[in-house]
Amino acid sequence: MTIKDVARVAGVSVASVSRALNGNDNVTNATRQRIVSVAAHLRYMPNSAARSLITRRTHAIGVVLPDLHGEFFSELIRGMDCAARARGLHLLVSSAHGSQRETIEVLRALCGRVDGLLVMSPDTDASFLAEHLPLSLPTVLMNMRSDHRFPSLSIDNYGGARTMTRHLFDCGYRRIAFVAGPALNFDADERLRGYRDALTSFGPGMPALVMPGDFSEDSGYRAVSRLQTGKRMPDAIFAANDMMAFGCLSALGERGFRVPDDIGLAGFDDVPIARFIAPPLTTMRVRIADLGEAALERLAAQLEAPAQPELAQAPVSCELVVRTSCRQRLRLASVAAGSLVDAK
Amino acid sequence: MTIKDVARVAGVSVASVSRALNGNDNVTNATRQRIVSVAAHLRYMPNSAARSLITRRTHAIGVVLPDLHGEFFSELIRGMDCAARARGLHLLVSSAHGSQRETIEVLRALCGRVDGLLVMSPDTDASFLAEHLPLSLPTVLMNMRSDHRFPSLSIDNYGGARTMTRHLFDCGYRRIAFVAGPALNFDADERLRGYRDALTSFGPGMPALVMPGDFSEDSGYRAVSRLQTGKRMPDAIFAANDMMAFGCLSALGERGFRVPDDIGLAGFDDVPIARFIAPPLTTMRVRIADLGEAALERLAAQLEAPAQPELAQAPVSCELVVRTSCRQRLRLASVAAGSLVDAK
DNA sequence: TCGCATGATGTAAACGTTTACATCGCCTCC
DNA sequence: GGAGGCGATGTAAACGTTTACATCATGCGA
Repeated sequence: MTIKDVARVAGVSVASVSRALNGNDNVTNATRQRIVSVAAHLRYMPNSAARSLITRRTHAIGVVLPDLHGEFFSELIRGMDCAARARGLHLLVSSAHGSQRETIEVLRALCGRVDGLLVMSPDTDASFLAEHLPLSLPTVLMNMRSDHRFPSLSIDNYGGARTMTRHLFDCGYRRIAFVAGPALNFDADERLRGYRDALTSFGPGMPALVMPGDFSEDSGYRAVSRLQTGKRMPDAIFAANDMMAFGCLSALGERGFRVPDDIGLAGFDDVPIARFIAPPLTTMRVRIADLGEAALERLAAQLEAPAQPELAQAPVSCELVVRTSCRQRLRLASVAAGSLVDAK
Repeated sequence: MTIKDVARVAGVSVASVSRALNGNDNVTNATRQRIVSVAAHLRYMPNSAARSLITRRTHAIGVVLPDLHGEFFSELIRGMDCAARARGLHLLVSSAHGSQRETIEVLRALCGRVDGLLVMSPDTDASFLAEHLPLSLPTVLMNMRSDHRFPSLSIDNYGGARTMTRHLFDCGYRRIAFVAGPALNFDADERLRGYRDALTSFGPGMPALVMPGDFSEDSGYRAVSRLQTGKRMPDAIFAANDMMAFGCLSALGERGFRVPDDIGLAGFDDVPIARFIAPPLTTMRVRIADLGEAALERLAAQLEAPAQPELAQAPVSCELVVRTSCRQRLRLASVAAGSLVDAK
């Protein structure tokens, strides 16, 4: 079962077996074939611990994610898995349920067994990672505040929110409310920033109506209540994610507002449900699998060539998905503003 | 960075460091404290490859799943991850995109680096696994045809389908069609078997109307077309999964059938969308996270005590989720037939 | 006071690879 | 024909742990 057994049966030294099986060095073709066939016959599998010990490579990538719910993470892991397999890497997946203590624990446990780390923890600052990680361990951050220590990849939350706000503007809405995500959450912050900037750029004088929210359906519901207590309702609501948009929709329905006739509604993420609700939700589609793939590729590149060129990577772009929860856009000339995908 | 450095700085031998840090043997309290503090100060992390090499334990579990899509796999991994962390185990996740060649490749790659394997590959027979796996590697199957070689855990597809069919019967439906899943798929087979058996048990004389399908939305749509060419439409359709039920719903709507007034509709899985469609879908909720957790615990038990008591485990039960895509049940006495969950 | 048990600590072998270096035989070129 | 080089193969060290065994000090009973 070990390399020695193969060597003995094949009548060669362990070094030759190692060379033959790794295809690295020069071994006579005859010898190689004999060794390969003996190994196959014996069902020999190299012990990866021994190999890692000497080569200092595990060919494993640690993946640290926040709580694993919904389709989002399937997609992320799928993207990573594809890219990983293509490079002969393996994924060591762990979730950190929010708490910092647990995150540290996960990080420590992963530390010794992986060649690199892919970390997503949108509620956490990156600097605290640096303290609990050997700096020698290549790490790529996903959807986290960029940091001078680690390369970072993100969804283009900013650009997406900007595009969506522009789209609402182009549809003729002039009083666009924004339901924000949780404070200190990177994705949420970026989306809010995109909304604000778009307002400044495209609709000078338009008021910024920002309602607090926390990405939950319920908080979307409450945002509408709060909006209604104001003196004047907006003519469109842009929720920082789809779940909150669903909450808004319920609340609007209960209060007798028709979407999109009385008020426009848009979300962010394009969760699968978005196209099934009535009316189907206009939203930003996020290519999660692409993010996972890109992050893994960035990490793999760093593993092969430890030079660290640019820390901030180009964000993974979103696509505007126009459905019927907003009015038709008025001026078709503005289609060029964002990439457009037909609603299925 | 190695145990030797710790030993040198602490002024003891490597053996003492090992003992102190593992808490195993007897070390003076003073010595232990000195070692622990030195290790912390040096940020020492034991090299897990070296440790695995000698202890012959990797503390990693290989997880082989079919193509990773949708919420299903997030849930499965979540369940496993929780159970794994509780036991100090790690998850090495790989997907096998259907093809057997690829599955073998994944299996071989995982082989040397894990203590055990969790395999889900509902389209494959288990016997082919046995050929490509060292039989010494503890393996637990999920949702696969049980096999005398490996323990196996499943969703209670059979019981769930039986309960659903019974429910439809209790609602007064007497001509219940079943849209089947892909041939040779274990889940699909079991659901079909449950449907058939329920018909025999509860509604003797009721015709079994089985339409082919493949778990895709589209195949559900086609099933309705095909049903309509028959001489008489059923009064209820039970689709073997929710996606096909959605397809049925579209087709029925286009053809002017009202659900549930003209025809009842039920699905299986309770995917998140199920409660958002109109009308909300009556379906069987499947506790995927529980399946993952149970499978991991079964495997962990086997790792700790290599004796293999029972191969077939109790299936993970489903819950009937009654929404409005079926008529109200006629006889309330039959509520006891299955566990009931209120539709949210 | 000596022998012995006991408990803390050190020593070194073992785990299964990879790989630098040594060796050996063969071919070629002078 | 011999020297030198080269290519195939073998030898052994190294990777960083764990752990069986040896050693050593200490305290206790005779």
